[in-house]
Amino acid sequence: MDGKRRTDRAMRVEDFRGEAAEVIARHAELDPEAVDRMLTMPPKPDMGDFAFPCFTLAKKLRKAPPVIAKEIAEKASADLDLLCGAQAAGGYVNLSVDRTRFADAVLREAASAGEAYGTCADGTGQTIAIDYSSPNIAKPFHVGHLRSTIIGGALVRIFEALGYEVVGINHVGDWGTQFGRQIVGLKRFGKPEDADDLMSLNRLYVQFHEAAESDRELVEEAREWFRRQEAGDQVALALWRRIRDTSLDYFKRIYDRLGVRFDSYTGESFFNDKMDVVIEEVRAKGLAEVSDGALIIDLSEEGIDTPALLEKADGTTLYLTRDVAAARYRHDTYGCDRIVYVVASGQSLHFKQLFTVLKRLGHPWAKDCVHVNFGLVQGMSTRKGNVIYLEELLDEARERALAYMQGEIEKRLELEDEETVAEAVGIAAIFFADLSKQRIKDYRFDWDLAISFDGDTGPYLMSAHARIAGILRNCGLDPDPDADVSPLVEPEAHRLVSLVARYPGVLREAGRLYEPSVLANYLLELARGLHASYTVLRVKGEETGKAQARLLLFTAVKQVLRSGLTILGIRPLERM
RNA sequence: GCGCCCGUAGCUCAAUUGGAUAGAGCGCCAGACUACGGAUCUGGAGGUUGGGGGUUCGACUCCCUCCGGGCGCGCCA
Repeated sequence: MDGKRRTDRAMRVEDFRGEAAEVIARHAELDPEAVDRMLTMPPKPDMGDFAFPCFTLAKKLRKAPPVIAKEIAEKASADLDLLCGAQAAGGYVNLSVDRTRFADAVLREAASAGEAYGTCADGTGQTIAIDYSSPNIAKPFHVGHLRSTIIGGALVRIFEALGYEVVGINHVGDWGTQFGRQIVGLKRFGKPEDADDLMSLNRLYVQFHEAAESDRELVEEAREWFRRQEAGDQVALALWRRIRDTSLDYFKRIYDRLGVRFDSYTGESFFNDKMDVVIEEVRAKGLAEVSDGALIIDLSEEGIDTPALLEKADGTTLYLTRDVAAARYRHDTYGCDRIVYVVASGQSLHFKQLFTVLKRLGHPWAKDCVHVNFGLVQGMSTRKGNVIYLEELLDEARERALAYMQGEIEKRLELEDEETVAEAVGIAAIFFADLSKQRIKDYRFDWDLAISFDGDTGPYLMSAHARIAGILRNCGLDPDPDADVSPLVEPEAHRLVSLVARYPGVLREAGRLYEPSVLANYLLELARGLHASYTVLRVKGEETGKAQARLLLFTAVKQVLRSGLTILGIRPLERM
């Protein structure tokens, strides 16, 4: 066996799986790539690191799967290098890695990549535009917009980690009759300087709606203001611009608090002068027909019963028209290979129509438009009432985090800034409650479940990170990046090494499925693996070789937690 | 009425996309510490995966059907 040992070069983590696939392929007479696709993981770690199911071979070989597994396992056993065992178990061949060499490869790779561990270059040269958050301004930022912001922000960072150029777009709703209402509210009930303060604007907006209940004239007046806006009236536009700026400033402060950034705020108003082209083109290509006075495209051939409505009977355009213009603009401006829309499931039909219309218009990139949909959130209310605004929600999260920290935690740590920690914990609670579930599902938000430091929560993950930080800080050793890993013999250590090794694949999977929960659930597993091991794998007081090996492992775990939490939008603190 | 989506432990969610005995957390019960952060860990109880058919060596996963829930269905966005 010595002749084919790969000690002449550094082993890479993929080499272990590669060898598993090759060995099986050789003895099962299959293509290594096909075998690689079939490899899974055994249900329990002590059964091995890779599993090959023999069931599909049964028909071909006319033998029972357990017999085949036994034959392959026997032949493979004599033919291993990086792997150190092949056992048949039922219809499976289970393969185990040489744990020392595996730990060496994994931890060496994590150490040399540092903060970049887990990232890859899959997306090099490709651009993805992600449309997310996209609230209606001149209305308060309702929690309904929160989910898009949280999921979209996570997807931006996931795709950046995968090497893509990402353009974050906030398609703000900054045009529409709500501005007319806002202007009337301001004119009738407010002072001119109220236009510069969002709280005043909110108050006036509510006041408008209350008054409009009994006075229909107000509604007509609002329509008139919006008509003037659309007609290019300078007075109306100046008011609109002022209200818009006030709102956008406020939104940007909230985004700052949430840690999300946008590359573009080109919203609805931006496309006002870009929709005539769309209508003309649709007409010129003979795609459209007039129905009840409106311009529609029949999509029944594509199995969509509801036609796409592009122009109302009164000649004005619609949501869909604007999205067609926006998609073309984005494609032309950013040269993006993909446009991702992070919008609630309720708009599935709209996006089906949009993508089909783009296809009909002859855009080959229509097939690369994706609606990343998500379900409803229930129960996200504050103590003050049902209709909550995002800022109130964040404040309440911070208060609850602070109360939890002061009430439940017996051993207090000296923190320079408790408020900062509470703010980070509150946001972690809200973000993680959202990101740990498959996005398509509706879910019920529960303060007590989310804010707790025990269980599957954001704060729990933060505490795992802070705990490792504590170990590294207090162990009294300078980490040695070249430490020998052979003392890492415990099953707990191997479990952690395997988890660290999985991280790059987890990011890829999260990106492939547009599913941050893949990452969130993996991080929980990692944190649990850490907590289950840290009494066994002590660093302080151990002899140097063992201590350094464990330190190397913990450093890698900390890096992964840090990276993963940051991608989810949670701040990994050193102390909390 | 039609279309799309969701039903997994008391509760909140997983299950490597068709693989092994369906796993975690919360809650409940029983244990473990002078602790590199107990904000923890180790056990236990708890399941006809909404019901019924089908496909397959194998189904929580795919197909059909029924039940329950959510969302949507041309001049809002």
